[in-house]
Amino acid sequence: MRKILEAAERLFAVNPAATMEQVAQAAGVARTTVHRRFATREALVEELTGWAARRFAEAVESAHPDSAPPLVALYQVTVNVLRVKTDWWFAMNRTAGDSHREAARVHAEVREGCDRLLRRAREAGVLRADADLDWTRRVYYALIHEAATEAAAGGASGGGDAEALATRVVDTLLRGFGSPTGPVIA
Amino acid sequence: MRKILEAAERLFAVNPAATMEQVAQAAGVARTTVHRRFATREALVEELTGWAARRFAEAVESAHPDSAPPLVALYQVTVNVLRVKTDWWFAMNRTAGDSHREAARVHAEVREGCDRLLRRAREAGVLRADADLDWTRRVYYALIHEAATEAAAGGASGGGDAEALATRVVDTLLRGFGSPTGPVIA
DNA sequence: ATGACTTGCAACATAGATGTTGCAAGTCAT
DNA sequence: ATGACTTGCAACATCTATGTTGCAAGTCAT
Repeated sequence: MRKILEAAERLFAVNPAATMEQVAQAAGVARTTVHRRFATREALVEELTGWAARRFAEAVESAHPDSAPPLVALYQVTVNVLRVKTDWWFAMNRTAGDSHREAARVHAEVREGCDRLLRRAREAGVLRADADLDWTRRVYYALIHEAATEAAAGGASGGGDAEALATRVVDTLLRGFGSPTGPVIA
Repeated sequence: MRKILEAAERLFAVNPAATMEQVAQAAGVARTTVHRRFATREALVEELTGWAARRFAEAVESAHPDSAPPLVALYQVTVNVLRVKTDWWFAMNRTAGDSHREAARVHAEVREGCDRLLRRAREAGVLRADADLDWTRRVYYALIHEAATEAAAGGASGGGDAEALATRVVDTLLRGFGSPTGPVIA
């Protein structure tokens, strides 16, 4: 069953319309077996979004975002999330938010936790006082997604790579790419 | 025909598996009409990716990325792209890169143009000397996508909003969110 | 060896989506 | 008015994906 979920996650990340037959093949089982485990395709999708969301939330929670120093927490959350490699939640989150209440609830909670962390970071002087937290969080999410995509494409083997990527993500979030002495636009 | 493409673009951005019937309804025509214009669903998708790619390339080109001052070009490219609102190309670019040669070629050219612009920006001191151009470009694309998504969700009406969003995108790209006197991680 | 469980396979049924065809009505230019 | 073109509608054909069922083989614990 775990095998099926993992295969589904990989497939759906690339093609949300992947068939049950494709999932079965990727999992190395017969389609009947997939049907036995998940009564319908919808049930598989539901289970998968819930599973992905829980893993994501656990990755975030294990970084202690509410108690660790803001910068440390930011970095650790990023490392943990990159390690989990939940390719799926990002794509699916966009198209099925409303029909998967559990996953939507988990993501909403994670979002609130992220907002709290960013607020703490702002108060601690890690972020600029005028940083728009909503936009900051969206950018943060996008950066993680890009890093995860790059890791998946490069055949990353986890471990050290997740840490280097997380460093890159947090650095980009805090500093951007502009030259310290270069022009600014706003 | 234009009406059909626009409807398809909107629908496929949200659900790549949208049916021809849904496209027809969104376009306000009969499905037969859609089939008369596009022999197959695949033909519609092919046309759409090509159309979106061309519009995107035109938006970029009209900002004169090779001759305008780097910062100005960065900003103008962003404004133009946000104005075009090609929701489609981003999602589809991920799943069908290989089967749409024209679109893939156009995007590859735009990517090269973007790399040239970023290189110029680095040489001009707009970007840090150690900025990784590949990662910079990926982040730039992701920021545009986030801004476009936000505009679409907020029912933006173009014009002034595209400029404010572009300012935000370029500002985020250059400065990030960190406090000038705050800690750094790399 | 036996029973319980799991799995693959083959066959079948159904629904939905795609693609096709023919006809009538509407529009437009001459 | 007439011919050319466009469109919607209804009906049909085909295919694919999903879901279901029954059977045989394999695995495991007793």
